Amino acid sequence: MDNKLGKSARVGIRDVAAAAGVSPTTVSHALSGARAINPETRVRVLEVAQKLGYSPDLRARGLRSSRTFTVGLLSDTIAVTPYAGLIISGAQDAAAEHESVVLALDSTGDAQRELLGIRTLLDHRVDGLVYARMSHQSVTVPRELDGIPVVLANASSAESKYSSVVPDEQQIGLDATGHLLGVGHERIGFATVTENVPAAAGRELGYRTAIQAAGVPVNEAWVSASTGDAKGGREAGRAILDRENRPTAIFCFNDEMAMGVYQAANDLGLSIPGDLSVIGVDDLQLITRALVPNLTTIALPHYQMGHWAVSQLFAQAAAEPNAHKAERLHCQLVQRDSVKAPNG
Amino acid sequence: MDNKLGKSARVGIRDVAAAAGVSPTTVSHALSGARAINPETRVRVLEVAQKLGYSPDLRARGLRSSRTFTVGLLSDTIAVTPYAGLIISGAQDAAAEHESVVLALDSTGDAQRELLGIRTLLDHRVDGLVYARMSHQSVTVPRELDGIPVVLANASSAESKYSSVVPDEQQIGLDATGHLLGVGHERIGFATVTENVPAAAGRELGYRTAIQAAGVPVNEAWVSASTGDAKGGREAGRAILDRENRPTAIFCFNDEMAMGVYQAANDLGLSIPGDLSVIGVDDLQLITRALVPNLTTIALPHYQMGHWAVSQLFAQAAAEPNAHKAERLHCQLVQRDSVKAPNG
DNA sequence: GTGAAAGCGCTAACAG
DNA sequence: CTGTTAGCGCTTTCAC
Repeated sequence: MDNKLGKSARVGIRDVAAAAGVSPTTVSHALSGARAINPETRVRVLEVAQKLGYSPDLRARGLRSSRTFTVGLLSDTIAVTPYAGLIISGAQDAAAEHESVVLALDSTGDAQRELLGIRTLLDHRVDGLVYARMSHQSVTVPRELDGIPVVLANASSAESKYSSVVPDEQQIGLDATGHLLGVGHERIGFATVTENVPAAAGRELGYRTAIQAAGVPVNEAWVSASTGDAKGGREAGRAILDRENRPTAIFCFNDEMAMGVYQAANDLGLSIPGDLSVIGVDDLQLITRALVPNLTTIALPHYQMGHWAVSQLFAQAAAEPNAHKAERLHCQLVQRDSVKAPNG
Repeated sequence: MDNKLGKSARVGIRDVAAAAGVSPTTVSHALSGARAINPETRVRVLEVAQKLGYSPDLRARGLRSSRTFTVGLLSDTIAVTPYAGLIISGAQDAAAEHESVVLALDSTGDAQRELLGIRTLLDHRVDGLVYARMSHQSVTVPRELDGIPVVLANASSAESKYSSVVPDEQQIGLDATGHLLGVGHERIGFATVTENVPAAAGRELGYRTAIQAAGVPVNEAWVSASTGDAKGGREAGRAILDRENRPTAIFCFNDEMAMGVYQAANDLGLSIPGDLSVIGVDDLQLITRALVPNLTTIALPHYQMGHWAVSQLFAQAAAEPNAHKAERLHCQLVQRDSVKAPNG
């Protein structure tokens, strides 16, 4: 009524108070539920607020109650893969459950930029921060972050004071290999990466454990390492397949390498899954659904890690801040068409 | 010195003032440069601030000066493709140039969630908002956004009051086809999508224009539409290639379809680029560098669109707010190995 | 050139 | 159950 369109002064808590005939304090509490209010007044206040189009100013609220309803998310390379989006997506959803938002920043792997990002996030007084990596690795958290709650996502740290969430790498190796074993394969290769990262070590351990548990010895000629892309998959695939006594199935470190293995198999005239079963890791839709046959894979829980990390941030704020946890998330097998029982 | 480790009270502008022997006002102006200050005091204040580890509270600053140093970025489906990351990345960098950050939220294409996101962003009093789409489309901006500056990224609107930035779709078609023509192809196919989106219309127009300009008539049997994924590419590719009089090159709507065309060619025993040249659009590294041969493509300027959009937001704030622009960004050809001169 | 006072919009502390 | 007062940390009047 009294507000002009457009540039009119924003309606604040005192406008609502005046219109409802109560004090600003009452409005505040009616809105937040922080203290008991006469149900009738409460309803009236809410109606008035609604009618006036009141929307709270989160900065002002936070300035007083020393919260910003904002959590930071600092990652390397946001840009290249869909992973980043999923971690952020999970983080956003979890933040929303606590009426917060996430301020995502990426360092592009540059220490300089990372420091700048930290400063920015700190200046914005984020309530907590998720320190994330796009591929599972071990990190050391910058000291500048000491003042605020930090949770690690897709990363682990030697320092035990941080909660962290990572994929259960060993379980991936176990389940992938187990799935292959389960449909009848006994000669199973492993195309992995040369880098010494937790993901590679964990998956390989799972692979070896599963095979040995099945009473089949590991043939070292069937394990080959290269780069973690299609080219590497091609190389590793060729190294594994281009011999007399070749495996009937290959567990690949990731979907990109699996794509390379498809190409190597194609070059050798091997058909999938007829002559060779293939299983990947990641569940990159761009690849898994594009390959013919569609790739069976194990999905990495990026969304869940993002979600878990900020949930944990809030949980820690609520409980004792020292209750840090190291979570290993289960990874789901996604069956498609690249695995079947071996021939003959 | 006087600060305990950890939970100590944050050092504020008044602490700096006390330590430097000046008033808070002077500190404020020394830091912001908003008014002339004795150079010596200025230096002293800055040094003290540095020593004490002062960092400004952006909320408080914004509360007073009614800015938040925050811009919103509202998109559909942040999650599935690497595009989102690139748009956000560009937006972040542009925001950083104005000492701001971006609050990215995705609606998952759900109107309900979008409204919620808008409300959230508004409650956080973002200084402006980028309304983005992950694939180029025409949108109508929600009325709830009326109060604040809005710029469209990878989207256009019938309403002319919004600035917008999109890829130059026609130029893509022109350049892709022109490149093929340039190396000697005369029989050029087009694998496109069935959806009626600006991207499809623009690229097709560019394709037809280029071909006609070269004096070659378009053969309608060489234009085939399907879904915009590998499967669709396979279908369109087969439709175009499985005939006597087939083209020697195919321009694909995107890299995923190009991947499908590779598969169709492979099925028909056609080699790339020997028997068939292929060109895509998007420059999805996951695909372009994985395919053998590596895919020549036209890169979509997602990073640049994100950057342009928030730059424009700030530019509009500075100049007259009505200075809206509709920008069409040039898209760069990325030559790899899937195009060569036709045989014979 | 500098400072004192006021206040951004809200909630916490202290009344009643 | 409700209101008054103070103040979050800063920048902006207004004064000198």
